[in-house]
Amino acid sequence: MIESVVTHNHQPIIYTVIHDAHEHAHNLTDWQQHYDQISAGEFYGQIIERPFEDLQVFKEHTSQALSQSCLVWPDSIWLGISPQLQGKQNQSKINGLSLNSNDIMCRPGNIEFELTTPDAFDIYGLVISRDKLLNQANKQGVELNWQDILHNERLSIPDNTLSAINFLLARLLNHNATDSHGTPDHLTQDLIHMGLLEIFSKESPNQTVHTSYQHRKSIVDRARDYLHQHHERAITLSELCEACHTSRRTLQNSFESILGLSPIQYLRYTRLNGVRRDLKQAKTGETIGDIAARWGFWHLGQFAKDYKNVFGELPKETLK
Amino acid sequence: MIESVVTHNHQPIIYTVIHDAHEHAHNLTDWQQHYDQISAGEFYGQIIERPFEDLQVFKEHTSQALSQSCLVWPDSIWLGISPQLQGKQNQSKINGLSLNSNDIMCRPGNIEFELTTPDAFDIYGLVISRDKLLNQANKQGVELNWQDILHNERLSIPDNTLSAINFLLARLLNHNATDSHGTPDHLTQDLIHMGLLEIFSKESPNQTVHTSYQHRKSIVDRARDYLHQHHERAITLSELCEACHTSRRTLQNSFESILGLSPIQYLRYTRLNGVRRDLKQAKTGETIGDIAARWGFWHLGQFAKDYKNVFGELPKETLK
DNA sequence: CTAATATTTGCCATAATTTGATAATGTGTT
DNA sequence: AACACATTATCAAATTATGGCAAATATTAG
Repeated sequence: MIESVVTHNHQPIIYTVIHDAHEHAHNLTDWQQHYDQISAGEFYGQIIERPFEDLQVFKEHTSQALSQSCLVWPDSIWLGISPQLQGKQNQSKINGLSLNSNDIMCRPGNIEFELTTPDAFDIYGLVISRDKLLNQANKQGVELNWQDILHNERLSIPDNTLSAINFLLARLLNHNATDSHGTPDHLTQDLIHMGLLEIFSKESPNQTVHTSYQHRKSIVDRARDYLHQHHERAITLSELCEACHTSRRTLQNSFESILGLSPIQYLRYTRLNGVRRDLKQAKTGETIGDIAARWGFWHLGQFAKDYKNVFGELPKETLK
Repeated sequence: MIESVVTHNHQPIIYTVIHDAHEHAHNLTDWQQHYDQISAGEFYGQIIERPFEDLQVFKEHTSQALSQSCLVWPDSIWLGISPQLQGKQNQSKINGLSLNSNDIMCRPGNIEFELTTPDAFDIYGLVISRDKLLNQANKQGVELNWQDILHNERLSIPDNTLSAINFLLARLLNHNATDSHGTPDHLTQDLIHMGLLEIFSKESPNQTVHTSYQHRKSIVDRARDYLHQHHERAITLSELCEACHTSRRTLQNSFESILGLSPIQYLRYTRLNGVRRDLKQAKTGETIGDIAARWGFWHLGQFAKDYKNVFGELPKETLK
């Protein structure tokens, strides 16, 4: 991991690079995050972050598909803007809802939400305190629609607004774009505030929800609860169906539409990630076999093979 | 209200008759109940109850359809046996699940459950402490299937077992059946214990659950929450649909299959029952108009007409 | 109380979803 | 590497949800 803090005459830029999804999840200042890697290949993650007063701006790159659980600090609003949704639409989901190419994501602080992101994913993030945002809105005479913001995770933004915002953020956060670093902080902040207000005044909530969403979401939630409670045991699909009072086929449809994975894939990835977490902080004396068994892996040969396939290294290498 | 306690040389028999569903709900010793009357006509209710040590046996008659919310004391098991389900099957529901003619109802203590009962309904009730039941089962070498008992509200019982139990209970609880009153208590209790064990050894859970049940139940639950939170305001059907993220027709189907009432019927009955409750315990100075308005009734003429139609008396008569 | 208006319900055709059987594929085990 | 077993894909049939419309019912105004 390389971590460099470039200090100019103003706020620092924090730059982190990391090769593990779990560690990467902790590198965003003041966020509580939990990442599970759900595609095969060595992970590479990078964050460029600029903290201001009451305002956080960052760019995040993640090389592998992830299932993220995120929580921002209270009394704030987060916006997530992915510059390359066009190509990868329908692969990113927030709370199980697919994004259209012109959608940005929006969630208030202190409420957990889930993100499913594909491999080779880039996203800009903006977090601002609610009070600050309200102040700015008042000052500029912009009316904010809190109902939209609080109840819709996806906001559709017109093309030109979106590209303007993307340009602004790119200028601010590209590591090589030194030109922006000469700008005084207060001017940069003003620019961002204007951008935010522009977004909120042009936004219209994306309410395209399939009728099946509610039902499928509730099935997946129940299934995940159940799997979580029994993570040390081998759960069969039929058992899970009974626990969720549903049929195999519906369980599968639900998982695929909400998480983009089949139930068993989800189960396997969750467990492999669990093992990896435990391996990273294993006490001396704990064996790989112990830890693997805690997560329901009984056949170490097969396990090691799968583990290496996903994380690019063998369990014993993780254990150091 | 007539209440007579007939004392013999052993346990008393408690006999209550009442003309109001809400009061009736409180007359079962040690139960927490909340009844809403959901059919039109003057209410008449009757309970015959025999309390024993660790065991309660009763018969209940209710003249009007009811939506009941029930809670038995902790560490107990309740059985509900309706002798006339044959004719009225599909009209009685427990937690929104319809009963077949050979089903009895079963719920553990300390867990709230809901009953929908038709007009002119009779039911026998048996409550026994868990420990007592386990003791008896051990003593008789009967194995109890706790999973069935805890997770299934409906147990199917063979015809002959059912009639035997019905006969036993009728003998015990028919007001005129004086012959049983000569039997010493401990013998009666033994008979009941044997009956219970017979039931639990012959029982097979009724797991006929329509696939739509889960979904519809959750819609109805959400809808009721919403209605409960806004009981003082007039809620329109479309508003409720939005709140529940569902369509008009689906909301209606859900209510009809879970509660046996349309959403608006449910709403009206709930409110009329609410007013009646408040009227019964109104402070001096409160007017009918005040109380009615609290429950969303703005047109007193219409309200009085509906109220009389359901409860058989005008609001002012209830107010005393 | 009655008439005018609005809401709700029942019914229907259509669309969407769920289901279960079977075939194909993948996984764990020896 | 090969077997047995479990999972996933495919498809047609069954179930369920939806929305329009007309009839029934309820609300409001006079």
